Amino acid sequence: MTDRSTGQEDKRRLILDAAVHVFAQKGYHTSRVGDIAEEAGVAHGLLYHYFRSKEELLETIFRETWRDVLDAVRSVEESDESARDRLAGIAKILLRAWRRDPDLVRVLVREVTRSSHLQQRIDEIEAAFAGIERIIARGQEEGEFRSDLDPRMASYVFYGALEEILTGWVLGQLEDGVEAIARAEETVVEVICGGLAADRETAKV
Amino acid sequence: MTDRSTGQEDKRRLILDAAVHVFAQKGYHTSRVGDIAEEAGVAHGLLYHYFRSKEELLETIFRETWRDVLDAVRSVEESDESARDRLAGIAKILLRAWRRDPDLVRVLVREVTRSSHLQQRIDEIEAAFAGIERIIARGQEEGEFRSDLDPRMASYVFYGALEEILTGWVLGQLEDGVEAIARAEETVVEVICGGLAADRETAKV
Amino acid sequence: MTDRSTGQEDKRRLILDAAVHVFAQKGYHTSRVGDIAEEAGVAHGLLYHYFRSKEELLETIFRETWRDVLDAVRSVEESDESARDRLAGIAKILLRAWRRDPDLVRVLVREVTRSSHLQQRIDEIEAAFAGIERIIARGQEEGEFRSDLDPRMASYVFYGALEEILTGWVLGQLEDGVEAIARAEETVVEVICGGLAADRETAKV
Amino acid sequence: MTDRSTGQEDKRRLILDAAVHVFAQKGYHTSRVGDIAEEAGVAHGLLYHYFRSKEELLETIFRETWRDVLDAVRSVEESDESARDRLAGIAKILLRAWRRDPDLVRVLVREVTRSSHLQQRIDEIEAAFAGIERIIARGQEEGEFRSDLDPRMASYVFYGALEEILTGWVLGQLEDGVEAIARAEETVVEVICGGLAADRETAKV
DNA sequence: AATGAATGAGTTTTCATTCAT
DNA sequence: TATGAATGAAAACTCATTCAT
Repeated sequence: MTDRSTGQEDKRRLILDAAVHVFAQKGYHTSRVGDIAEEAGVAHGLLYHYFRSKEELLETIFRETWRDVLDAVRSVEESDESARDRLAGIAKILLRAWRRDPDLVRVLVREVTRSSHLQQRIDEIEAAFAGIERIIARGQEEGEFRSDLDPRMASYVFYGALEEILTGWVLGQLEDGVEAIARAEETVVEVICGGLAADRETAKV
Repeated sequence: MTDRSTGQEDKRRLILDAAVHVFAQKGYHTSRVGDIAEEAGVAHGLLYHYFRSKEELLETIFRETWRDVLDAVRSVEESDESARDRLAGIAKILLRAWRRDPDLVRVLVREVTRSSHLQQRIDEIEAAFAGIERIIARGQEEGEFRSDLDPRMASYVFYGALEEILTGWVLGQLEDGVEAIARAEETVVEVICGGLAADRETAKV
Repeated sequence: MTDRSTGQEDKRRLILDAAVHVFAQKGYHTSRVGDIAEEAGVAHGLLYHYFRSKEELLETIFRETWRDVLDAVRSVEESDESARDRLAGIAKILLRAWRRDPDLVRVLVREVTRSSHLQQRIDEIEAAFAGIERIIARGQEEGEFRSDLDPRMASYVFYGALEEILTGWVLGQLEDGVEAIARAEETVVEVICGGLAADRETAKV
Repeated sequence: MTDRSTGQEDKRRLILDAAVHVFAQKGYHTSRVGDIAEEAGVAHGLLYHYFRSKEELLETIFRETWRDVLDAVRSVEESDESARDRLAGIAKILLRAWRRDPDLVRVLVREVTRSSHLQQRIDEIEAAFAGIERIIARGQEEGEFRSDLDPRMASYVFYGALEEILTGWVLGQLEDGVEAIARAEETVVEVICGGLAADRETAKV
């Protein structure tokens, strides 16, 4: 994800970072535009110089973040790895974001459903899902994954597992820390890839 | 979940149903008390006769519904089945609720599970998670599930998979319908339970 | 015109009267909604209970007033008088409004053009114009007025004369007072009806 | 009126023309400084290099234009014509200006003549009225016009007739076009001068 | 129990104007 | 001259909640 920590960049970035911070603390609806401006150290009017509205601010955060996620997913997709390693790579990207930028993850997790009631979920999110689905489908074609399961449904299972763990961290319900993150990665990959593995197929019968 | 369809109930029920409907369409924050009253066909003042505030309305919906979910989870837990069948039972309960009352599921998924304003909510959700966790842990103890994975983490994987599929339906991005629901149940159970199965354990090494 | 002075009527009337007063002092754009509420002695929120917006307030003032004017024009139209007396009657109605309710005339005169840039001038105004035009046309048919002039254009000349005199009073440029009002009536009727009189027709050649 | 069409002029002229255009479309209060700058193709900051404020812009338009009107009225006043021809000359000037520069007339009629914020404006408009009044008074002295009517009041009748017709064109409610303009001139002159004519005087009695 | 008029705190947004570059 | 980023006062409007009836 884009580096959001320097604060030396332009005002637009400053405002965006402030918004992430404020939204993370109070939630989108409870945050006031003035809070964001104050956090950014600018007059609130300036905010409207860069963004059309408070809502566009949230949308921009979503879009920019998911663009980065999408890029990461794509580079994983293009790598020369097994399907399992590819999914592991994606799990790593998403779960480690929590360490890198908790506020951002907080906003993303708490407001996902918010952002999507106007937008049918942002295009970028859809594209990332499609990438996961492709990885699974290719794993099936190449015999690594069992092919009797719907790859689209499976991509929801995989992504849902990751998001729920992030949510657990955000809400403070799931143990946090470097070690826990590693364990989360392992669990997700073991469970999902284990369940998807080709030698499972017969087990079903 | 509680029957909400007879129309014979009192005004309180009427208001509660209207709230579910309105929250489902517009989200909690964007819904106005007046909308709910209009939907219920009563004056908005009456709402304050039965509920202390708009928030109490959401809380009530959550509590009444979640109690049903909890009951269902518990009855599954107490049943005399394999761990796999128990998880399948829970998946069935949650996914089929979608058909029965999409609005209610929408509100639960979009508003309640994510947002953290009320600590109490979190506690009750925790109880459901704990039930799932116990089922998994018992599966491990009884040798049905591999025991090298964290059951708590695994319960998040399982619940997250279900919730993401519900979200896909809520947002209209995942194919809907009776057959798709069956496929969803199968996929979740196959993947998660397959990945959790005891014979996976060695595969890891 | 509707009696606006009792203040014992409903709140809606109270707000409308306050709006006339405030708009008359400061002009529509310069008046704040809060001023109107304060003048009416109600919370500003109540204003939005009765009117959709500040603009609707102005529009209502226009519409209600012109409805009254229209009624007056119609009763003149139906009277059994000469065309000249009918026009004199209309002049009397409009010019004496200045004495009866200066604030209302002030608002009407100062904001006419304002009100009409969204609305193509309110329907009621158009109808009143049409009434004047019909009176002139009938005067032509019955031989009282020369028939070589466009009655529509003539109605604009007549109404414009009246409005300009009202404007002169509003802006304080034209001598005011009971006697001046009588003089104004006389001048308008003498000039316009004199110019429209049938024996003028030949004079033109 | 000043030529506003060459496009060779300086930025100041450009801004002034843009302001006339924008004020004509949206009205003074509803026009934003940014709109004017955009229409002129300059940064909005530049506007403050040439004018102290948005209001000064309107004032400048008014003053520059009205000076032309005043000059025209004066040259008519000094001409060696009958009073009737003089009034016809003034009607011609004002009504034909509409064809030459509708936007400018629109602004003059809609914004300037009515609203009273600037006392100075009123004074200058007064001068034009005074010119018309003098023409009428002289017509009375020289026996061309009946002398029993108040020349000041009559000047309002005359000017009001012209302004109302302009307004009718501005609002698109009165038929427009070269021929209609000629008809308007004729109607105004015939009616007003006919009504003012000396041989009317006895008719009154 | 039921209504809906009344309240007023709270918030987003607009936009004229300034000023560093 | 020219730009457009930056400011912040100002205002309309919303809506949860209260309460007289």
